[in-house]
Amino acid sequence: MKNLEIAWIISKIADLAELKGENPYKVMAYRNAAENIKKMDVDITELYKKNELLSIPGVGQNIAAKIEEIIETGKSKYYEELKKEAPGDYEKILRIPGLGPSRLRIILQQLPIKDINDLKKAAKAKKIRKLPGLGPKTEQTILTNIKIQENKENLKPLVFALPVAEEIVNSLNKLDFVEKGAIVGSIRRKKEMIKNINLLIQTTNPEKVAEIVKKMPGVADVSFEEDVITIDMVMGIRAFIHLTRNGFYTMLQHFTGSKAHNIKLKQIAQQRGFELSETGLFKEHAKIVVEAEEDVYTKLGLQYIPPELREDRGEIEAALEHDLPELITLQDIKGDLHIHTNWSDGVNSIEEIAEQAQKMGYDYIAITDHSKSLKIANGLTEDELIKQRNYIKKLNKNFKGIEILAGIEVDIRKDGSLDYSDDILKKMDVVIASVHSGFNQDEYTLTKRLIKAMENKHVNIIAHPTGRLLGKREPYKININDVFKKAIENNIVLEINASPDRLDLKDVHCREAKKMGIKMVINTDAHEKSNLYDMEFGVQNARRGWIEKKDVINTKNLKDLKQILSRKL
DNA sequence: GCCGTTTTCGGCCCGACTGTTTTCAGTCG
Repeated sequence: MKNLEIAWIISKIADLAELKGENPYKVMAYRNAAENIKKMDVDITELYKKNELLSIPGVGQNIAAKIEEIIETGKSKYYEELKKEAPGDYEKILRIPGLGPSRLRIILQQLPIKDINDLKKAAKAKKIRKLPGLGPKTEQTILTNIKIQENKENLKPLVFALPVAEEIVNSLNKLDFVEKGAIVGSIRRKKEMIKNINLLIQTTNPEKVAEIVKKMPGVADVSFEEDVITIDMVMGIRAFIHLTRNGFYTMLQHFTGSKAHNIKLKQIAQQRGFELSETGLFKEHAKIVVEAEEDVYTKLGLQYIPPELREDRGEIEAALEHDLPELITLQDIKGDLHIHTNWSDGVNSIEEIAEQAQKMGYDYIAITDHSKSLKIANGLTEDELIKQRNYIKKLNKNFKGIEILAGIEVDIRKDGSLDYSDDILKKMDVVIASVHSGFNQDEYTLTKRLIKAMENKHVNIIAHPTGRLLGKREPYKININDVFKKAIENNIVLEINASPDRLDLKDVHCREAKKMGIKMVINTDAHEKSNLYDMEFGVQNARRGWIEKKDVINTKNLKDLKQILSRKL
């Protein structure tokens, strides 16, 4: 049992306990424990063997006992009992915005609701509005949000699916009857939301692979047909393992997709007298030797197309012209300009963050805590901000090879004004402005609000410009084109927020912004030092948006970066 | 349910907004 799976069960217990109406602090305790387990870098089963489960922060006698049970039996009795009491698809029901645990409990107690469909029917029959504390507005919100959810099917964020996929493929790759294995499909293309995990395994013994898979941790159910193993994972995601005895690289190309990309590629192949299928590349019925995935493209006269671009968004046409972008890579990144510390709602001290950034080989970082009106995040008062700035100036003397910039993530208030005066802002090295309140203002108001903030001459960057949370919150309503125009006009940098929950700007927006000549920055918005590694997700997202090194300001050296941040218009 | 250790019990991020009420509970960030 791996940390992720244990954390997942603990967090499900939290959900179900909340639904049942347990003490909210108990719920919080389970959530907190799950979070801490998730981010541990030691294997939790090792801790268990050493009898050190209590050393995990947030884990006491009770939760430790649950973890023990999960490691020993793969299950938790408490979790199973809670599940029996809850409606079948409680997960979906819990995720409906506007419906928290308290109102949900009222609904479930008073109406015979077993799944989301029942809930929909009850809302449509105007039964919800009759319940105490609920009215027609809430009823309508429920219906609207169910509809939004239905459109998304069962998609999970990349960050959820990727580790599961990696775990399976890594363990299969260790077997001596497995020649090669790779992640394929939408995960390889780094799509932000994933439906299924797809893997490709070249093996001399498919039956034995299926046997091994059945015994893997975290596997709930397995079925095996000729050339594909279907796995239902405990964590509620399905994985397909495509099996082959040979022809790995054409298979790799084929199963990576996307479907639209492959259809067009086959057409190009045909036009050029080839035939391309997953079984191989042929010319006049003779099989062409393919020794790497690149060969599939180059033999057809195309430039190699990186997986992130394979969406039939013009990449094949560009590859025919040998005119693909030189996509940005993680190695191009020289620093991170959006980081929180324990001065506001972050976990680590400035020093701890700086040490981590040094380890990662960065040339610079910016500390950008929250501003005063964001009370929940312990936003900094003017005095605290200036104190922090002075502290950072001093601290820089202790850190060689890296410069710490004193920045701020200043709140854009509901009227578009900023949370600090210009006198304060002008003292900062980096000013990030962003929206954290009033998400349901109308499009006109929200757009105007952002634009007003962008007119402040001290603002460098707009963070997470659309405010979405993947699978949790829709982007707020803004006219993105107006925002783009203002960015050009006022020389404002737009953020590609690398947090795997956000990826904001999203891929297609990145590409539009690039076309308009807007400069971007890839930031992690880290709230603890391990989040600095999220940079990878931001780079992947940027690559899907055809972004190159030259489009991104935190690929610049410190001197050039400072020049950009000084905002000489 | 966890934590701390001047607390083994009493606190646990806190305020705005919304929709329900008719003075406030629930939800969200």
